[in-house]
Amino acid sequence: MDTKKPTQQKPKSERPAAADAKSAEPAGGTAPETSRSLNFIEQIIEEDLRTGRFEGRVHTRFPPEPNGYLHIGHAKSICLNFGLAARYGGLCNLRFDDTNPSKEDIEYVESIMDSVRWLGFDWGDRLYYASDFFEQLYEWAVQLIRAGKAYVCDLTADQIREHRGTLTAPGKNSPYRDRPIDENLDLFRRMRAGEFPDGARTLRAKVDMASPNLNMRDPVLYRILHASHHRTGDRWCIYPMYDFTHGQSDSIERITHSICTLEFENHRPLYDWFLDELGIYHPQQIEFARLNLTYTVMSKRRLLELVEEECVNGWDDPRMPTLVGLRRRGYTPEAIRGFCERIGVAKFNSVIDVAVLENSIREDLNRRAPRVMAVLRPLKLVIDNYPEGQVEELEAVNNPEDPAAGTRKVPFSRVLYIEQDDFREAPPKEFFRLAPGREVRLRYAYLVTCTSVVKDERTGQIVELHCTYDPATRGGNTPDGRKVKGTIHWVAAQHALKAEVRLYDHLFSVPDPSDVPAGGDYRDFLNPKSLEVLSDARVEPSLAGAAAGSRYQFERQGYFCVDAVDSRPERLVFNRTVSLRDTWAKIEKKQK
RNA sequence: UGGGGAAUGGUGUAACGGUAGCACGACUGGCUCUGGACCAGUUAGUCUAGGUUCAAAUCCUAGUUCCCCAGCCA
Repeated sequence: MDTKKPTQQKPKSERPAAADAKSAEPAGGTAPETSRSLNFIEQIIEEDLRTGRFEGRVHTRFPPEPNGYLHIGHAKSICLNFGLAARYGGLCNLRFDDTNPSKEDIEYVESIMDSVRWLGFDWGDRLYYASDFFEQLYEWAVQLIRAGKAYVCDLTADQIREHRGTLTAPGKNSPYRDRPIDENLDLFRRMRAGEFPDGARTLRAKVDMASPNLNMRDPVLYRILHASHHRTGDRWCIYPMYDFTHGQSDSIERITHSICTLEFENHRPLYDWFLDELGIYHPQQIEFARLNLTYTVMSKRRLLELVEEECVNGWDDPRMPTLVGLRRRGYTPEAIRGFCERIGVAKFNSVIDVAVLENSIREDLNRRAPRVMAVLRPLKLVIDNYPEGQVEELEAVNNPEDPAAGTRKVPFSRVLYIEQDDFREAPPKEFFRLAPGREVRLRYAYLVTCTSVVKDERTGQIVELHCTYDPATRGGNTPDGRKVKGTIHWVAAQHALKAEVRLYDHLFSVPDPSDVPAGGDYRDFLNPKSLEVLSDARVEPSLAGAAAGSRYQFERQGYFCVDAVDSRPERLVFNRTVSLRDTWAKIEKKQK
């Protein structure tokens, strides 16, 4: 792989895995106390439990191919499979479906395991690789040959396609279809022995070239591929197809409910055919609709393209829907699990509004993120009647949602920075922040009134504000009961830390980037403003030494986390995970 | 025009013959030292047409629309 690797990060704020899979797990592991209604998969499982099918076991698995990084769509599958196992006191395996050495890489298996663990799930000692089953699969292929149910075919790929027929027309039998069993056995052995070049022959199942289900038209079982495999090295030069591997792997692992996405529905009859012809244990496959999200793309192919073409900065770019990307962005495993719970599961192809994801992380972080003050676009404010050189330590609440989080001291002095957006020389209707002659509250500090505005003579840009403060309002209180509409955040110029802040927005500027007009490309919809870097931000001094990955609410702005890759003690870098709901922005938009 | 699936407010998802509910969004209002959070409320839905039934999102029939399948990918 020549793609950029995401940095392995281990923010210590992360809980150890599985600890809180509790949300989905009734300790006993028997029937769940169910207040919530059942999704269609749970209904099937409960029916199986009732009828004693599978001896009352529930055993699922998450079976990724290690050919890319996991994304939020995989999270849906992971939460489903591990969640079901937890809910019904069963087990869930992790299995790599690694049957195509040309696309797979150890880099991917490592990141996949890391992401599953990060999400909070534990496969115990049940880590499997389809490649561990290669020998058994080979024997099963031989068994089919002996039973006259498989044959070695010398047709080229093109010829096989021609023989396959079309959606409406039946296929034609391969001229090699009736090759004697002994000859098949010999040829297949020699395929394995490496006597033939790539593509020279295949092993095919003998099913039915006239089947309306194209998967049943003598599908290829084995292809010759002189490629070295990330796990089996050069031991094999023939590799089983996914279709000949997946169902039998589930069978070997004694999976009860084999949950996969909708496009495999057409393959189920083939898997059933293999299992029945081989006479081996038969799991139940259940298909569900994969996740789609607005304003992003979700296919591994496209994500790989974005990385390789450097449309983003690697798999863990905070704009990516990958788990490593979301993690670096500041998303918590809890929020992602909550999201997966909330979107449900069905067989209907749907698109979830990304606002649901954003709501999930806000909900989680609102509960737990400490609040701090940070000024993203600083505007100098001088309090003319405040004693020069004086510094006061004012008390600020760490988290109004969590009294146990306590309070901290924030330094205040004569020269401050406030947000440029919090001042308007000509305030529009309903703007109740600072403006000439107006009074606002500086959060946890004092009420100030704007007395004058200093502008750059050449550009006319506002460079400084002058105010007077009311000493009686220390702490932000109004002893006279006076009401102030606006409260704004600030940092003391002398004490503030300089920081870089990265504001992220949707990667694409349209809800469905896959919906491209003829001749267009989804990349045409990349949002040019998906990343805005603010290099002159100021944050309150309590943030000195903030740990990589730690998350905060910058009051009135959003949730931010310390970037795990680029942040340094002497120069903090923050990623905006998600903004706060911005009612004022909505009002302002409406006014236009 | 073969086969396999699926259709419930703007978006998701429940209801399993008996009051169409929940979440997100949108919109009101309340509260607030975050225009955050929170609280209260409003909006808005059973693909169509027939049929069965006291009663249909649910059962039956016929349509319509959408998705998947012609890799030696998974």
